Amino acid sequence: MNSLPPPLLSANALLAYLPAGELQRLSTMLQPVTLEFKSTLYNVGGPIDYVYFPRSGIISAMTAMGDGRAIEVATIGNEGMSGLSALLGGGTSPYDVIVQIAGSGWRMRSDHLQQEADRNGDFRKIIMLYHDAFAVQVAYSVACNGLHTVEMRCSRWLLMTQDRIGSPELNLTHEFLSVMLGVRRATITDILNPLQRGGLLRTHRGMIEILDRPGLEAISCECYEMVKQQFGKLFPHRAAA
Amino acid sequence: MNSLPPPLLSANALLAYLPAGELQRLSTMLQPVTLEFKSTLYNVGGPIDYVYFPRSGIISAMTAMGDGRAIEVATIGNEGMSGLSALLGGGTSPYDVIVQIAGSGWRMRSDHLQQEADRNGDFRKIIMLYHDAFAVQVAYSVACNGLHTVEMRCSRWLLMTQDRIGSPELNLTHEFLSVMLGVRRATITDILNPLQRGGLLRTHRGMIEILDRPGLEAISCECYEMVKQQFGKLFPHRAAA
DNA sequence: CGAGGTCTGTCCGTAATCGTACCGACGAGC
DNA sequence: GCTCGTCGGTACGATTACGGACAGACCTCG
Repeated sequence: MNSLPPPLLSANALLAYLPAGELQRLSTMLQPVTLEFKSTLYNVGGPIDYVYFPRSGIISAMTAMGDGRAIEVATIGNEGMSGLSALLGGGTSPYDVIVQIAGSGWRMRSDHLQQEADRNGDFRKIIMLYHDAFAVQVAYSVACNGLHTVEMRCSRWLLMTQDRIGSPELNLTHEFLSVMLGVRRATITDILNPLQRGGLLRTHRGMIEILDRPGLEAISCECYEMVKQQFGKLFPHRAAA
Repeated sequence: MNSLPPPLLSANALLAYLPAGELQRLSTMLQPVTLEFKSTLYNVGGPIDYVYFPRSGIISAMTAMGDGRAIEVATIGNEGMSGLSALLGGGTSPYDVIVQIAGSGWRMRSDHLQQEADRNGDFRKIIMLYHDAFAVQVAYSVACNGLHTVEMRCSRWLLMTQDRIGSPELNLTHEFLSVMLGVRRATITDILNPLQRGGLLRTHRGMIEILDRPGLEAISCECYEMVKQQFGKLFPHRAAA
């Protein structure tokens, strides 16, 4: 009754995938953390001291331009982890990585991650599989930004976010969404209002509630479904384990 | 006089970075290949049997959408390699990878790559560093597609390509460029003509000659310079080695 | 030399998005 | 209950890029 934390580790999909023994060993290296809104986990080119396995909330990889504009490159929720480059790269982050929706999770020192991965067990394997799914996600971000309308991208972002948050109520402002999508704040308003009139959403000050997921899916581009499928493939025999 | 191939391996920047001894050992596993225009190296989700180290020519990672449209995610020339996921991922490609400009290079079986990387020498290290530079490149593709005009992106693409090709004459059609950038063919014409009138370019049927690099750099976005710098950082002490 | 395919230039109307700006609405805190 | 900072709705012209279509230029090959 007192040892609740270890079982809860399964709230992160990557950790949940691990066999009990491996998870048990890892649990001593996983330190619970709260993910505070707007806190920076890594800067571009900066070191990755810890990797993060979210339980709730959302972490975004962002790329910032010289003129102050920025745009989201990828989203990380409880389906994944941040800081892949600590293991698979040179140990510095290729992105700015920021908490976009507050939550909690676990962190692990990068050197411990290395150690564990060097055992060449399931942990390394799952991280490498996640790497590919992450790469696919980023690839679709490229394509989506290049080929799709803001309305499609916005719908996709809301759906993705709801998947990770759980709740249909997303606490975020138009301003915030506009930064994620790299567009004007007013464009978000222009896009959300028709959706709201159509009954797909309800919005309040600082809040967007998703009412009709299938409707949003119809508006969003295939990128949503493709990326989702990709993460689904990560755990083919999870039920069997 | 007969053993020219091994020294020439240095025509690929990653291989060139390796100490002579390591390169010597690798050379037996590196098989010269020609990169034929439009040949497919990997399909999305497909296996990575070989990784490729180009000497000349250009390989593109592409993402294709269901409606037949596609867009370039990243470019690989003699500064890098294709097939990172063979080592750092699950062994399947997150992208379609296609030869966009014919050339030549070397390929290596993925299992040999694994073997060599498992020695934990410079080879693994340089590949992991390249991984981060590649990730940065992709991140800028996301940002560039989301935030910049086609004119900027087109200029950037031409500069990047010239860097990898060497020659100022690029053999490519408007149609081809339009696919890379994910825009209409006519948009390319609309963009190239003013540049040509401004003396930055000269174009022929199927050919674009770059006349004024600084001029193009001024038009292109910061993404060009940022990604270039990133690759420059890969080899900080190359001269010293 | 001629034919057919490919490549490029151009045009028109339209849709998407931007830049900028202003104002009202909301809500937390005094 | 008022104030002030934040947030959202709206408007306008300007710009970018699209979709679709057509014709001329160029090349290759027979």
